[in-house]
Amino acid sequence: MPPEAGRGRAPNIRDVAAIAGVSYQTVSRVLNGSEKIRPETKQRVLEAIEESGFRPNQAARALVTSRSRTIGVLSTHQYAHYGPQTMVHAMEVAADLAGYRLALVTTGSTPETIAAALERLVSQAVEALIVVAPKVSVFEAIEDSSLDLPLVTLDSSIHNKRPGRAHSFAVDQYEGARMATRHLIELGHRSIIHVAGPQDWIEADERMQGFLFELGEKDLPVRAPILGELSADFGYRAGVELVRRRDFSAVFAANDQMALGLLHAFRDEGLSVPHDVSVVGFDDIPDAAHYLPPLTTVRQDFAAVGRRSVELVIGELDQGRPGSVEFIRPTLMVRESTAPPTAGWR
Amino acid sequence: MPPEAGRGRAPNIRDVAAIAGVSYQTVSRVLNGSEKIRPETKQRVLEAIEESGFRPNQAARALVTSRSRTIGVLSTHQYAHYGPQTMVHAMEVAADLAGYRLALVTTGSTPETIAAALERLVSQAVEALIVVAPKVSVFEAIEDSSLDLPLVTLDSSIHNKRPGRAHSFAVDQYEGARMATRHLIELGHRSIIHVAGPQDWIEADERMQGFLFELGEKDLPVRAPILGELSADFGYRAGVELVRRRDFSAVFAANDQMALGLLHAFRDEGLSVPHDVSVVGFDDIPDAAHYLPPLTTVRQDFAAVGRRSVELVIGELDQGRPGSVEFIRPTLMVRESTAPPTAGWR
DNA sequence: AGGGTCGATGTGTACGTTCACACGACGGGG
DNA sequence: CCCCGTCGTGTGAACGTACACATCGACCCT
Repeated sequence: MPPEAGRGRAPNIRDVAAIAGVSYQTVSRVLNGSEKIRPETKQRVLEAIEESGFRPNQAARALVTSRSRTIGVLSTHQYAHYGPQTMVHAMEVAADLAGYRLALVTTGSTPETIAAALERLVSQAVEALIVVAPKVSVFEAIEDSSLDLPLVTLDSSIHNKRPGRAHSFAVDQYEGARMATRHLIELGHRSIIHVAGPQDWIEADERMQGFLFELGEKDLPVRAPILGELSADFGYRAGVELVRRRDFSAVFAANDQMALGLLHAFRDEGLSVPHDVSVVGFDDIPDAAHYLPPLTTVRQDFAAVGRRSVELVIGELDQGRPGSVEFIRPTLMVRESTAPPTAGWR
Repeated sequence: MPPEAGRGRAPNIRDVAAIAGVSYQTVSRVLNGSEKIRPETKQRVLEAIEESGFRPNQAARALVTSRSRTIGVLSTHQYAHYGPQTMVHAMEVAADLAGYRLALVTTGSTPETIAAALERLVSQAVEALIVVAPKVSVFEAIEDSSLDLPLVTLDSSIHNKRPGRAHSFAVDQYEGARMATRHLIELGHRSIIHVAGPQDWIEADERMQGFLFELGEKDLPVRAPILGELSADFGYRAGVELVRRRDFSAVFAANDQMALGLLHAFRDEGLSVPHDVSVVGFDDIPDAAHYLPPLTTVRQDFAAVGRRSVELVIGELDQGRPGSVEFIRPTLMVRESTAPPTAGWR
């Protein structure tokens, strides 16, 4: 016997009030956890809610409070799915805990699609915006749109500028890249190539900056990074190209997928990893431990980023305080794709 | 000069009407594309909308129409991220085109988390529900919750029952599994093992059924499938275990990640793929082409599933007709992880 | 005993939109 | 020439909730 078997219309606050024998305002107070209410009255109302199968109407609530309790999440549609999905899941859980909802919108990279995505978000009246895997083009679009919302971008930008009141928060990509590079240097590598992600992607740029800094610090020769997509396909093409040059003993890839492509290319070209070449990735997606050879990579805690980004946003929304912004340290996962360089390769 | 520089309050339909010199109802008509309206009036209203920076208030609209124009998407949080994410992206685009929004909710596998996820969905007043990567436990929870919505589950179930009015739609997993199995048989394999996904996951079960059917049809010996998670980690453990038995010449894994783990295990145990063992996966995630060796697998068009699932739902919502339900055929991608069996292995 | 305070509950109104209906003008048919 | 249908537009409600304020009783203090 489903309780909702009343009429065609869903029960509202007044129906509940009638059952409990109170006014609708009292019901409203119970719903919003008001202090000034007698325990027994509250109990009676709660029973009436239960009995009627009442659910607060979000639309009416949003209308009268002019608050949607919705956080917009703008995610760029990319090859790397693990990170974003993990973050979004964590966000959703955290948001729900605080009584918020998520409006997830994915976008391409062109200004038009970004603008369209932004438009979709505003039309849903989001109260804040979290940008996952942000690109500079996204920032530009946001600035153009002149929308004024609490904004958190999930990147660890130190070197990139962003719209005024935006916070950025993430795993420290710069530091992660330095850890990866340092690891290779400590193994004895002197000629290290970076296969980088698209430079309009802020995280990718951070990784490259970290790589370059560490090289500079150790006075090692800097070769121009190869720029491309964060995909295994591109990693493969880059790897084939690299083998022709033979002027390196290690490669630091901007993510694990690229590293996978490199492993593939190196095997195809008859090179052994890590004997002939060392390879380091970034992200530590669950598959990376099973690449051949298992990949040395930089682990980032995506779930923590997702969770805390929502806390940041809600802190600003509910208490006006932005909350503390402290980048999360990544961890280097040393596996079997890195080893000291051998002679014959410089 | 942003047009919204009016007051603290956002412009509403009446403000627009005042500017255009018409009544608010006329504005409403323009917004909803009514026929009975003079072109020049319409033009005037449109200019007023532009000038004021007016945006329709969704909450008010939802309140009065009692339609949220929101489609709930229930996704189980899994290891395999590529498929769901690709589908969700396609859904979002398709939904937007039809003027709908998505409410994405991810859930674990326990009855409690599923119930909680369902609760989140109802509280958002979704008009329909699409279940991504459904498990039987999800169906049970849906039935228990006695919610009455257009329901589409993204699986190709032939052998599983589901709640009354649900439609299911997907790539044909059964057929895909048969294709994979047939491929191995045609190569000459007689002893094939299936490393299956969790059986409460309907897609995984479909794959197993297809595998078993094909074996039965060819009168080949059936070994008990290994059941586990759809992860590389589990694939690895299963692979190590399998090598001890040595009673097979080919393995059909329930997804690509599992296949990756198998490749890893086989290499660790000194077996060569495909020389000693053939391996087939399922999904054709972008990385699969770069496994070592590149993986023979079954490709499914996730984006098409996402797109058409939304069309199905909206068809039912807008026109009352469910739309046609026809499974999408998968494609076998033959790469380098499969070859005829060699002697020494039965 | 009376006034003031506070705690608990009720009444009016507003939020922004759509729906049902009313209204005036215009044209055609008898 | 009048009536009536139709086209274009306007007026009054209603959706379900929260906020501001009003009310009412009880209790305390003097």
